[in-house]
Amino acid sequence: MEEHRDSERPRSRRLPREVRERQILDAAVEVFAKHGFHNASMDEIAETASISKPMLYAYLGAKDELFIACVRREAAKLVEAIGADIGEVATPADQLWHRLHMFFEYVQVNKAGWQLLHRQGDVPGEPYVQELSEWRERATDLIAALLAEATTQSPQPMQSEQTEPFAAALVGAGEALVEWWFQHPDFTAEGMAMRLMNMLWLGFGELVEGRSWFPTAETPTPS
Amino acid sequence: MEEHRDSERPRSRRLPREVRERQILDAAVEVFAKHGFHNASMDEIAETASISKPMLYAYLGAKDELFIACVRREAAKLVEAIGADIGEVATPADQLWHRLHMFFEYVQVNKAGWQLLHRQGDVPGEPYVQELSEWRERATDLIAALLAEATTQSPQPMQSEQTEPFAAALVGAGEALVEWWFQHPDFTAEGMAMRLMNMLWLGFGELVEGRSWFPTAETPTPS
Amino acid sequence: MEEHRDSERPRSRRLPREVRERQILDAAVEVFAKHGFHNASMDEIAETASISKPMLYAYLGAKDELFIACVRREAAKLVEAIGADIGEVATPADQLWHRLHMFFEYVQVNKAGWQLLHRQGDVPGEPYVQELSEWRERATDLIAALLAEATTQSPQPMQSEQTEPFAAALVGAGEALVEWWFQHPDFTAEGMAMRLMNMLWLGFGELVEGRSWFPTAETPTPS
Amino acid sequence: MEEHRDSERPRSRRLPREVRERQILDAAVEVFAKHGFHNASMDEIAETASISKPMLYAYLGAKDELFIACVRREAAKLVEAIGADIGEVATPADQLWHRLHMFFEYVQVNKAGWQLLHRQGDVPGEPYVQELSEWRERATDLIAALLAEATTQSPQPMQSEQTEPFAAALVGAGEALVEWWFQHPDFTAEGMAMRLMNMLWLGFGELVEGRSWFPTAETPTPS
DNA sequence: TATGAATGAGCTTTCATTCAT
DNA sequence: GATGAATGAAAGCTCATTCAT
Repeated sequence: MEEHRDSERPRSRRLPREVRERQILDAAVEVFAKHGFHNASMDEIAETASISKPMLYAYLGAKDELFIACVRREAAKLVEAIGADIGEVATPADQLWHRLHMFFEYVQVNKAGWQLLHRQGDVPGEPYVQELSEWRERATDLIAALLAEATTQSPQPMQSEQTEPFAAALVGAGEALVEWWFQHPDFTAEGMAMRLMNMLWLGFGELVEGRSWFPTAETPTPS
Repeated sequence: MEEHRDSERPRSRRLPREVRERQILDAAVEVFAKHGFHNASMDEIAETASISKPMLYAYLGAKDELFIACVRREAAKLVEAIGADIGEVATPADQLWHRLHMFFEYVQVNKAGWQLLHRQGDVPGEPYVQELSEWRERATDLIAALLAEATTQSPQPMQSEQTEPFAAALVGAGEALVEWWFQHPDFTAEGMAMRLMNMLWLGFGELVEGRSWFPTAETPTPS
Repeated sequence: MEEHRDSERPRSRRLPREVRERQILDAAVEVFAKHGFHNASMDEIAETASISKPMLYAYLGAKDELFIACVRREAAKLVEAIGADIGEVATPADQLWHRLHMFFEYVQVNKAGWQLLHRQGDVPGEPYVQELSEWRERATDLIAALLAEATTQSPQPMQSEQTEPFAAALVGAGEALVEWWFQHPDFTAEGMAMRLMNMLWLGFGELVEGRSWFPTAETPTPS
Repeated sequence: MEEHRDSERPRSRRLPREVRERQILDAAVEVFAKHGFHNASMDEIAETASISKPMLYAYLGAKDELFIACVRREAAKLVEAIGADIGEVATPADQLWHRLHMFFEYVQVNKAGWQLLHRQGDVPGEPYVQELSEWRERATDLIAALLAEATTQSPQPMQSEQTEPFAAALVGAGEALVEWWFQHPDFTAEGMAMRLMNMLWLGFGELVEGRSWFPTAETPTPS
């Protein structure tokens, strides 16, 4: 309640290292997400974290490293969210559906983190590109594996050379769809996942015919 | 450092405004594409354009404006490429196929321009955000219209609220696929377009069954 | 006359590169000599040079490089001063005497430059140590060569292993004597050189006896 | 980083003040000698002393004061070493010889302390300048007195105005010779002292003739 | 007493931008 | 029209120093 008045902000001094670190990361994620890597200033991050700049540097290093730490944390969250163990699930399609659903739910809850991961420029030379491309890669692999599994029973099982670009495209589609979602926030995470699943599984050819895809079971809540 | 080469840099003075402007834009696109908006320096652009900085500013204004001019030009090229008149085409699917094909061909020929459009950070506050989102919007609209048209004959015609997110996702998928392409450059533009068309039209459900989509006619070359 | 009033200092803008560079070096030498490398601030140097900091960096690079440039220039002056061609001189002793004389005269005229070279801390790790040790080395070599020449006629000619430490010690003695001189400025350069030459050539054993060394000819003025 | 070793760093708490102070000074001398006043950080000193920074400040004050304390201690050691009572010695020359010998032995044993005294930048404005110049002054006085004594029997006894600069030069020569010694560590302290004594007492004029100076007695070990 | 945690203040460096010629 | 030369303004980073426990 008093935190808002700058003059008397107690700044809760003397926090244990771990707490401060999380506090700083939270602030950094927020600021980086809002302004992007380049326009974010260490000053603003320090201020947002209610900490002085020397502490900022002492805890998480220079701007590059701080940003990378943010990406790493948020990427871990994301990958964990979509890769969570969901137990026995009937079909690969259902697997995929669940994971898409979990993805959109993750985004809904972790908006800042998502923007951090999604909205940075992707230019070689940036110190963080490596780290940024890694989460996409991991997400892609995860999906590619699912797709591969889905075709094992098929007459013509797909090789990774086929599933990989498909997975990459799906990731791209998901990212784009999230952006669209942000501008049409009335939809639920489930609705968005359904949309994407339909495109993906049925294809437009079938959608045109009025068919739709439906899950065969309820989405389990990841423990 | 370069003082020695002064003699061989004619700098072709006194060019007509139009030529100079194109010269500058070419250089700017190249540099912006290579380093991204933030890491690109006006110095490097001026040098690449073989022009002095004051001229750079005189012709195309400040960094923001210059970047926007670049985006505008490249976006126009792109939209023109995928929106080109392709005459009478049998089906909406073929229409889409043609346009995808033209898209990948555009990217192949216009790599720098494409990277300029695709690789910038997408953070509110950046002066160019508006301009950047516009080309995506135009591409999306174009595709959404196609999709809508494809369903007019269907029992349940789609409204824009349905086609639009689909189109947005498709654009995202296309962008991601291009990135994948850059890392697997052995494929042809046609091959990539085919890939995307298959995902899009058949969906994974059918692909799994071993079915594929094929165009019903040759791709016309846009004049 | 008006230079003193900061407000209306014209700052003589638009100087050709060469002039500016000298202007900057002059200022830098002055400031570095006054405060030492570490306590000198780029701000003060810029201000002393009547130039903005960006120009300072554009012309002579970062602080390290600037300092090294100063050292290099002043060291060159010094070495040139004591190594100048002095034509045919009767004996090695006279040679040495002339050079000592020229050394003290150099210091007198180039006080700031001398302090720059002499007063910096000599700690490994400093970026400039290399450069600083070089001038001492060159001076030492020059003197060692002289000493060696002086003994060629002697029954036991000296090897560099003997002349070198002697020369090093002489350089150290000279430096220390200059410091003493600064605190007793009434003496002339010639007087100081005479002092040093006496110590060096006669040694204390003879001085005690009341003997003195005298040059056999006038000091020529180096062209 | 070091958190893991906490168990094995006893830090011997609750030491008597005197012991702690010596512990700190030892560390400080080491660090200051290695990096110089400016590049030495209080952090490193505290760490080297196995003490926390607040304690560091509590015991020996701010960086300036700490450095001065170091200089004072090491200067005292040095002056004591070269000024030690050596009983009845035949001649002033022998006196000097003994003291030079003791000086080089001191340096050999006290390398860090010596570097602390010798290698700092000598710029007015540094807080420690006063203290640094003092030891030189004391050493100079000590030597000047010796020289004066040596000439009391001479036909023309020297006044301090003559011996003082000579002594200053000798100190400078000694310092320079020590640096040379560090780069040629094969020589003994006695050998170095001999070298310097020869230069000093005989002078180059006589050395050229192949003469050398020798002590008339063994160096006594200062108690 | 002893310290982990904290900061004010300052430094170097680098842009985008514009005079003055 | 064209440019070498110039700068305001701000960013990242680090240090000596001190609370609060």
